[in-house]
Amino acid sequence: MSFTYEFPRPSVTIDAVVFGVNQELELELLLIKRRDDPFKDCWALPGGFVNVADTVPQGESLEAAAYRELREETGIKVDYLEQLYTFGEPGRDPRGRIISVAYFALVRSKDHTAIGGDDAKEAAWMSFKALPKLAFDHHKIISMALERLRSKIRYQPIGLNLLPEKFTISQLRKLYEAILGYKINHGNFRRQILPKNRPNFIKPVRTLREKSNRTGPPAQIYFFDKLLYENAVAKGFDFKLNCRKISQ
Amino acid sequence: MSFTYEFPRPSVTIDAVVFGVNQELELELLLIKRRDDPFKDCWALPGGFVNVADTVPQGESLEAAAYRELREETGIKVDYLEQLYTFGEPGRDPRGRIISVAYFALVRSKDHTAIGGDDAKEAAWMSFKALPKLAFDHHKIISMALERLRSKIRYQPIGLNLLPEKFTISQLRKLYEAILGYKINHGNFRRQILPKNRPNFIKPVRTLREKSNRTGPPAQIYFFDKLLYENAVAKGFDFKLNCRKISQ
DNA sequence: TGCAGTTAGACTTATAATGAGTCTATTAAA
DNA sequence: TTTAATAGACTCATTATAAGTCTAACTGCA
Repeated sequence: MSFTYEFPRPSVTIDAVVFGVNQELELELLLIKRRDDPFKDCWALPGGFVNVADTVPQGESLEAAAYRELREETGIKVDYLEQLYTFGEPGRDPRGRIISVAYFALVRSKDHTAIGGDDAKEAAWMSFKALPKLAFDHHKIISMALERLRSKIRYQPIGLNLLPEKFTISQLRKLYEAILGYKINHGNFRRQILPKNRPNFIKPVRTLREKSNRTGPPAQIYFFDKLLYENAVAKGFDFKLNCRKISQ
Repeated sequence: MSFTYEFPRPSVTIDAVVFGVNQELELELLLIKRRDDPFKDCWALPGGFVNVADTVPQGESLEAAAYRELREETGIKVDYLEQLYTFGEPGRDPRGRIISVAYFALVRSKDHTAIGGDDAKEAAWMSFKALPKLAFDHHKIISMALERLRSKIRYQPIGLNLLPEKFTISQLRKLYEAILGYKINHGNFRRQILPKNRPNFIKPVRTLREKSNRTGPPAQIYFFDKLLYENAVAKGFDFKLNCRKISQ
């Protein structure tokens, strides 16, 4: 079967930048090892071609393609993918003119086991601090995704979906530090995340304290009351977290 | 001539959302009237197909296509186009599966005369407050562009490129009000835009005051020292403007 | 000419937000 | 028992912000 057009057309692919947070609250990235050329055996972002057609229903949406490719190549299903940017420079793919729409997501890595499949010989969570060389322009895509992630955590409580259901403020802070890449003053962080003048959607678990396996007192355990947060947002509340790099 | 592929491919287009500011400091939008079906004679965003090829040099970049289409359909050349979002829902174009990468820009409308050409029967600056019905999903694209513009003017001094070279603080404020869609306390705006503790890249024109054709005292005239601003940015300065809606 | 209305620019005042710490109690490890 | 680490409650100084007042300078109108 073949498809003929009056004018040349590009292929359109998606790439998925899926950040993970492991149980040590370190940042990871979901990668696959390519089964085929080009860049055979090279690590790359999961992704692939968008299914399209010129007749109704015209194939799948870009977003649907992103979810599908992610599932096929890594076995992972995420709740939410956000469009990041579209990369379409001539020459970015040796196979021909390929335009790629990048999506990104953020999950707990332990909840999502990476299993290679389809065009992926392997799939794995890799430490963000020690990424291998990647195929195509994927390093560029990732650096743009990280930038976006860093700006997003300042005005959306996405960090809260990445911790275990019950967590301490120190854990939350460590997560922020891992994503932002710098240390935060712990008192100021606590003040911003647990303001005293308004109802807070980060609620203490009454009776529980941390099962302490480190120095220091046992910490209060909290949970994220998502419903309360969404109600507040509906009423015009907007989350903001302003913690800059510690100076010293 | 025809082009045959093993798998179906989408067409890729660009759309340009070009905001303009007129001499009354009102927001405008650059639109074209379509020469051909679908949506013949309907107003739409300027845009069109990206030229591609599978052999090197693989055609033009997405950005280049945006500049080219804008020039062909409206005669307008802009300095800077920023990628906004990629719209690829099946069904968004009756001609087939068409994926469109939207770009946006911001210019002084009087410096850019709109002249219809190519696929555009007409091209014109339209008041943003009274937009006509538009083709395809262009209303959706525009509302996303406006949202982006509103968030951008808070941390980038883009407003300053939109005024005449020499301007008063009131004019600058009126521009901000036009884009944000609400009134700003004039004293607070002045304090934020002309801070007293640091060198300022908005500099008074020593001898000049406004040639007053309205009530009130003649206002000091300023100019935007772009070089000084860029130096400050290079040294880590970041512009911020926090003026919320007046309460009263 | 004189008054009314408008506005730039300089202030003020109260409140809130932020950076950078201190201090204490509580724990694990040495 | 001592030492080092850390949660949590504070403090303090500084800066940022919202909202307004006051005055002088102008235009337009009577």
